[in-house]
Amino acid sequence: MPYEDQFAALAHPLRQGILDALQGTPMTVRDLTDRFDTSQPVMSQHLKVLRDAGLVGATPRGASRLYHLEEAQLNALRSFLEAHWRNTLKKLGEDPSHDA
Amino acid sequence: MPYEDQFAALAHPLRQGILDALQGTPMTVRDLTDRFDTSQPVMSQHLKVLRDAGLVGATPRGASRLYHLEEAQLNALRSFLEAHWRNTLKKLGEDPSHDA
DNA sequence: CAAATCCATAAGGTCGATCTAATATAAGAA
DNA sequence: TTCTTATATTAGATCGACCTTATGGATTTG
Repeated sequence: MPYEDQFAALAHPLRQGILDALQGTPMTVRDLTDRFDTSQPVMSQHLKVLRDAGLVGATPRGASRLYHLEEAQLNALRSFLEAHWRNTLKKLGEDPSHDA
Repeated sequence: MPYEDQFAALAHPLRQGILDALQGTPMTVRDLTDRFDTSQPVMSQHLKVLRDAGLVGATPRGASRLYHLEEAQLNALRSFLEAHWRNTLKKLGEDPSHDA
């Protein structure tokens, strides 16, 4: 089933928050750990989930790693949902052009 | 965090399949059980998850219950993702008007 | 080099999701 | 009413997600 890992990755409030925090602003693990007031191992574990889902990437910067969003994957997931639910609403006799 | 239950509901292949199967075609628990070759209790349990997330609804029809998609909730979730990621991609300097 | 910093990962425990098997409830059918 | 069908729900077991603690590897600094 498509995008199962991506949905699972989104199904956790901290991981949603991480994705929000990375909008337009790559951050290190320490930055994120401080911002969300959690432990460093927990942050690394959640970042691994997001990495395995392809939603974020990391770039070494000195002794740190700069985490950033993976636009391609996020956009692919968005497109999938868009097409999927547009089709759904069409079959239900709705007009998907007006947002609810 | 918004839509956490909805994302969790989508993070299971059977539940994704149920939503697909209900597109334009309300079905009974037995219909769905036969189609996905699973047990009836498992199907009812997953339908409960989808009901609690507001993604499906049920209408009594004789001794059965006809399950159907909840367009409003699906559309609300789609709109949330659309707005959220449109903002994300904008901050990343992308043009979200072209689908990937 | 040694020490400190940054991050990943492993081990251990807890809790919740999921499945199976059994039972309860409700609605037709005879 | 009695029997069958359809669905929900419970109890029990298993498995995986998640958190804490501790440790390992890599990089920078002194």
